[in-house]
Amino acid sequence: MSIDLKSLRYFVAVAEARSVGKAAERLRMAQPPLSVQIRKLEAEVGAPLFRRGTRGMDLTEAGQALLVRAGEALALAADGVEAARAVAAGSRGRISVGYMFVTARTLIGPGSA
Amino acid sequence: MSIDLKSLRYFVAVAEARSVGKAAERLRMAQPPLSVQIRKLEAEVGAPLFRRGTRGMDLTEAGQALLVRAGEALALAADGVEAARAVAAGSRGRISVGYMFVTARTLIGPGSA
DNA sequence: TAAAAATACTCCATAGGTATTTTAT
DNA sequence: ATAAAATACCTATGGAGTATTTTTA
Repeated sequence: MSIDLKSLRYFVAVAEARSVGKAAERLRMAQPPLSVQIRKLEAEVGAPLFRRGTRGMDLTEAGQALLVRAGEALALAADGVEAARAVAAGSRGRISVGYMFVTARTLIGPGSA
Repeated sequence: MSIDLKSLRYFVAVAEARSVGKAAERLRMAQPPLSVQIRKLEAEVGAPLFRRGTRGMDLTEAGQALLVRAGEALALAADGVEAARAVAAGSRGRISVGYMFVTARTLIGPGSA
């Protein structure tokens, strides 16, 4: 199957925690299933996203490339839901600002080259 | 649970086909499970995304708002994976162009206000 | 009444949990 | 030797299928 946002959330959590165990805690889940999902994502991408060591997980170049886009995709999905809610509630203006912020991150965010 | 890209793919398919049945065909799946997933998405958002009629499905305003961001999120996720692959393969330049294109759609795309 | 979507079930794939082993410093 | 990730195994949630009913134009 194709990629899904849950995988990306897991990936971002591990990248930020630099550790599967710590990320699992944050995500309120056990370490092994998280490890499995990260492995599956790497298999899907076809390249290692982390380097493993006794002190945790270290993003590879490929992982860094994915991290930027993963954050954007997550933000857009969340923003989409919020925009739909806002439109349904009848207030449209406030949402445009949120969306502009996402766009700004796309343009000036880290590693966006 | 939070939203995932599969839901968004289903949503975009139904929005484009203006019909659950037609979208199900395109997605190579049966009509009922797709109908269920769309219902779940609407429950998650908290508002109807479509208006139902005998001639199919019609996007509501809220649905239109979501559609734009859903497309962007899907594009970014796909781009992220491709970028990671490209970086792993050692060719980084070509991907920047693809990412710029996504950004352009964010800025000038339909309904982005 | 004739399209299409929604419901009711059944089944299976897979995500997640626990126990344990492997790896790397 | 030790801390962290990976593997093995089991369970259960929920996604997808078939048959059928409900809706609405």
